[in-house]
Amino acid sequence: MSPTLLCTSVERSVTKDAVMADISTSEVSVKPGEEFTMINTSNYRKKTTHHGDKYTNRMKPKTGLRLPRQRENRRTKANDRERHRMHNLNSALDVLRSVLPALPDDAQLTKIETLRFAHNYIWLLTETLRMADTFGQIPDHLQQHYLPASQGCIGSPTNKKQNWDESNGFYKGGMKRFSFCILSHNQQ
DNA sequence: TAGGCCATCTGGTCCT
DNA sequence: AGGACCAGATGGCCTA
Repeated sequence: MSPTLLCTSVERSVTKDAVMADISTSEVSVKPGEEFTMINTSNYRKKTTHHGDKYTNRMKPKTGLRLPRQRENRRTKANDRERHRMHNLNSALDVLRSVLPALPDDAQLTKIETLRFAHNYIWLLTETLRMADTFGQIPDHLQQHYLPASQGCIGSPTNKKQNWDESNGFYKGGMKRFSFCILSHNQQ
């Protein structure tokens, strides 16, 4: 496990209340046909905000053939369940995003980025606890990787992509409101 | 305009 | 039998 320097936020916008709210809304149910409302819409990509009925009935059967009525009903119900399932999955991802270090208001981690970032963030917290346990405090050699808030804040949603290390799931550079660095371990 | 990301549909498989 | 889960296909939106 060889630490490498990464970046994320310590200036987290997640308050204790927000965390509790996330816990209380972790079970989000969306009924089939019901308009889906994202949790934390401020954190959600703008392009998804107009997903009202954008995709509704967009997909046509691959063949022009009409399915038998009973099969069609089964398919419709299965589609509703699948939609509902995916909405719940997205809700869970939103909850996860909300407890991760904050991003610029108009940016949002993709699904894969969210999972990788969460992985590294958990690793950082674990490592921090371990260090504190071992040394009684976070050692200097670790603290030196924590940038002051005034540094490394060059980012924008555009920069976010440029700074993102796809293979490891971390930020290589600073971003707005991103004010400290995460140590990442090699995942292989 | 190409590529990335996403929502949705669909059929297959597994489980209850 | 029906629901959950999964992966492939499809097409729309957005950005570089």
